[in-house]
Amino acid sequence: MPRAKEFDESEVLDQALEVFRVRGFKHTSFEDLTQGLGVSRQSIYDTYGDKNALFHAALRRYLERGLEFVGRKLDDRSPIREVLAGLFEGMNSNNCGKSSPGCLMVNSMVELAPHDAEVRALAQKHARGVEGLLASRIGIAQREGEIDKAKDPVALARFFYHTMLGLGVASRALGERDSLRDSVRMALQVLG
Amino acid sequence: MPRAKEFDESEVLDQALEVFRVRGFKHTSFEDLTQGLGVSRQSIYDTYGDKNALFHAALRRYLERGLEFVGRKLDDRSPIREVLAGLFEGMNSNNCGKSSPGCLMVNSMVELAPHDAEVRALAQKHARGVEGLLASRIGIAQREGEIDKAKDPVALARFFYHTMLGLGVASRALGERDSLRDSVRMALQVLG
DNA sequence: ATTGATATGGAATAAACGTTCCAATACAGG
DNA sequence: CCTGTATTGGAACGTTTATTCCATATCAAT
Repeated sequence: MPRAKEFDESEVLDQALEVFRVRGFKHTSFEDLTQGLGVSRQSIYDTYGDKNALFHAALRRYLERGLEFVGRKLDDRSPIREVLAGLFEGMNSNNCGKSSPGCLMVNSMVELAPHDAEVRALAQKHARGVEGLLASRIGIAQREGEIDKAKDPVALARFFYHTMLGLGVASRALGERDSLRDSVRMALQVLG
Repeated sequence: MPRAKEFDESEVLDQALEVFRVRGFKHTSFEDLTQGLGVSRQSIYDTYGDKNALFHAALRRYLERGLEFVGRKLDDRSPIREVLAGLFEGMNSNNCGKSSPGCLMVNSMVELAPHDAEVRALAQKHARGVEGLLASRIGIAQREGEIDKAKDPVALARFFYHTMLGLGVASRALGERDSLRDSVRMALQVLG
C-alpha cells in the first residue's frame, strides 16, 4: 500500500487559488507557490500538473464556488432588494479581504481571457451562470409582484452582472468599501 | 547639429499604448514592442527609458486622453440621459475595437495596481477625475430640473464610474456589444 | 523487511526576459 | 569634410522562469 498523502490536495488547491488571486497568474512564480502552499515543487507537479493546469483547476473551483454562493444567496425568498443587497454585500466582503485581492474571475478575465481559450470559456460559463441565476430569481420576484413585469429580467440580470464586474475591479485597485456599498444601493434602484 | 528624429515620439507612444492595451504589461515582451512599434530596442531605451517607464508614460497619456474625452462629452448640454448614453457608447466603441482590448486603465488596475504604486496613484486620479466630472455634470442637470435634486450626485457619479469599470471587463473578456448597450440603458434608469 | 507510493531538496536544463554594450550607418548642421 | 546626434542590428550579460532529473528519506501495508 502506498504512503498516504501528507497534505490535503483540496486544501492546498484553495491556497493556490488565493495566491493567484492576490498576485495574478503571470506575476506568480513557482517559488511563490511552493512558499505559499508549503509544498515542494515536485509534489505540485505530481499532484496538479504544471502551472497552467494548477491555475485552471483553481479557476474552475472558484467558478463552482461562486455559482454555488450566488445560488445559495438567491434561494432566500426574502424581498428581492434585500436578497440582492445581501448577495452584493457578500461579494464585496469576499473581494475586499486583507490586501483586497478582488475577484479571481474578474482578474483572470482581464489578464488572461484574450490569450487563454480555457479562461475565456470559463468566463463565458461564469457570465451565463450568474446571469441565469439572477434572471430566474428576478422572474420569481416579478411573478410575486415585487418588480414591474414590464422589465426584462435578462437585461436586468446582465446589468447586475456587469455591475459585479465593476465592483471587482474597484475593490482590487481602489478598495473603498463604503463607495462600493453606495454603488450597490444605486444599482438596486433599477428595479424601480 | 544633430540628426532629426526619424519617428514621431508621440505617435510611437500611442502605438506602445495600444500594444500594452491588447497584451497587458507582463505579457508584452520587448520584442513585441520593437515589432509593434517598428522601432529598434535601443531607440526605445534612448527615447523613453526602460519598459516600466514606457508603460507609465503610455498609461499617463491614456489617463489624460480619457479625462479629456469624458470632459468633452459632458460639455454637451443636451438632455443628460442622451449625454451619458453618448459617453458610454463612445467608451464601448473604444473598448470593443478589433480584438476588443478593453480599457487600458481597467486592465492596469487589475493587473498592476496591487504591485505598482504609480499605477495605483494613476488609478486613483482616474477615478477621482471621472467621478468629479460626472458629479458636476449631474449637478447641472439637477439644477436644470432634469434629475431629482434629492439624489446624491457624488454617489451617482461613483455608480456610473463603477459601471464603466464593469463594461471595460466585459468588453475585454466577453465582448458582446449588444449586451453592453443593454446594461447602459439599465444603468441610466437610476437617474429616475 | 521489503515494497511501492509519497515527499523533499538540490542540481540541471533550456528558454525567455530585460537590459547593456558595441560597431556600423545615416544624416543635418557648422 | 567634420562633428555630433540618431538609429539600427547583433552580440553579450545576467537574471528569472518553468520544468525535469535525481538521489534521498518517509511511511503504510503486506
